[in-house]
Amino acid sequence: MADGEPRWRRRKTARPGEILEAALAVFADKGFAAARLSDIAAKAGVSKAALYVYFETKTDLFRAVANQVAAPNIERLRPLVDGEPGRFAEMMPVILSGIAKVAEDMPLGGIAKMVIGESRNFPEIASVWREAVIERALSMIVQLVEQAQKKGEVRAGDPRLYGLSLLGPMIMGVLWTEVAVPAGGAPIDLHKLAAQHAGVLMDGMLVEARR
Amino acid sequence: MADGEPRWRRRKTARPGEILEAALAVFADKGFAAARLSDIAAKAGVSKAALYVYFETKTDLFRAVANQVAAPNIERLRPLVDGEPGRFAEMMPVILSGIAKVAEDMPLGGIAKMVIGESRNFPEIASVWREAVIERALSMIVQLVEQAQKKGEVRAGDPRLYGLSLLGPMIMGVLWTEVAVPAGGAPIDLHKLAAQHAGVLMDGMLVEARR
DNA sequence: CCCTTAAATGACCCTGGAGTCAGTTATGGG
DNA sequence: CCCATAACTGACTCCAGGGTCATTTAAGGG
Repeated sequence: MADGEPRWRRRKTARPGEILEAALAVFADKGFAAARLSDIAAKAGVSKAALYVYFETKTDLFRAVANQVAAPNIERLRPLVDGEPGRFAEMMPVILSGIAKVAEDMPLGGIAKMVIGESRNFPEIASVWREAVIERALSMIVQLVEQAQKKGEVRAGDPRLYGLSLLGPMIMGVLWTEVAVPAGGAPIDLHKLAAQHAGVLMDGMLVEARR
Repeated sequence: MADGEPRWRRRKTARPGEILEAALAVFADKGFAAARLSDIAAKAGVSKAALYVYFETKTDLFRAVANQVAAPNIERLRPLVDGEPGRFAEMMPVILSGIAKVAEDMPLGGIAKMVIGESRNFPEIASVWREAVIERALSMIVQLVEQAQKKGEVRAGDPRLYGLSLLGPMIMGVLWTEVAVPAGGAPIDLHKLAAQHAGVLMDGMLVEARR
């Protein structure tokens, strides 16, 4: 047969990344159990057996995906709080719209869905994500709030709960986009949400200040 | 053999409910694909084959669970907004702590996890939940906000996004309890969250009002 | 008090999909 | 240039678990 192209290439270094990328897409879409290794292989442009050159089992592959995607996620958040902190009221909108930005060019929703959905079946992964991403992001916020409280900018109150007040709507926005929109829900603009929510956090929803 | 007790009883009316209850527990725990029909049967105190007396397939059973649990959920929310609405500032804390209450005696977290995790594999269920629960709850809030805006109590802004600002932290609290706490996270008190978040929504986080 | 009905079961079938392996062929180092 | 290595494949095994069915037996109606 005229072999214009070889049947396949040996690409020891590029392969794992491609497989991980494909696996992330499929796992985020279907969840662990419903994901088929053959789908992942196909999407990575490789045979199913090739997956086993780089990963021991399906479980291993899932772990690798969840872990490798955790690292850059947290790094994306750091610049938002680094540098000498200015006034809290000025940082909040930046942080919130920063989250909206991250969600734009990263399948945050799919990842969240995956981690949430499989948290019971893979407790270790839930742990890693809690420690490596959520807890760290939350503690950044907490730290910021505490500083601001010391400087007398922010009112008294549990900083951790303030953290939830801050992050909750953004996370809900991401989940909404992932879950509700494909099910026929009206899309929402994460940036608008970030902007308006920042306003709420600073001044509340009421027209007349009550204090 | 000495038959002190019959090997089983015929309980046409009680069975379906028991099966649904068991199925809810297992599905909420494991997700659809990872749930074993034999586990559900065991938990319901029945043989696997008996499930097929009442439900056609595993998928049918899942659908039945998701649908049947949707109805009471929404009904729990209605009283919170019914009755002539008072001042918005007084209703918010009631609504938020009402949500905390619902989460207490209903496995809201597990259900949310289940619906979120399987949203892609069962688009119809995601639709049902969006329409029957989320959208309705959200529209109650939206309606409340709009009324309050008309009365001049609440500032201008997209009522839908205000809804996310309201609900987001509570949902995140529920998910935190479901996902992060079993993974070693510090538990949070949903009622305290509700109370403090209500404060944020009304007066903002800042010490000095800025307007 | 049966006797008919159908609720419930245990033992089975069978497919989809995870995992294996002997063989094929790209490719870099000698 | 070519050979040893190992990346890669296709065709396989194997079993967990969804689904079926002949049979058993609880129990309500005549």
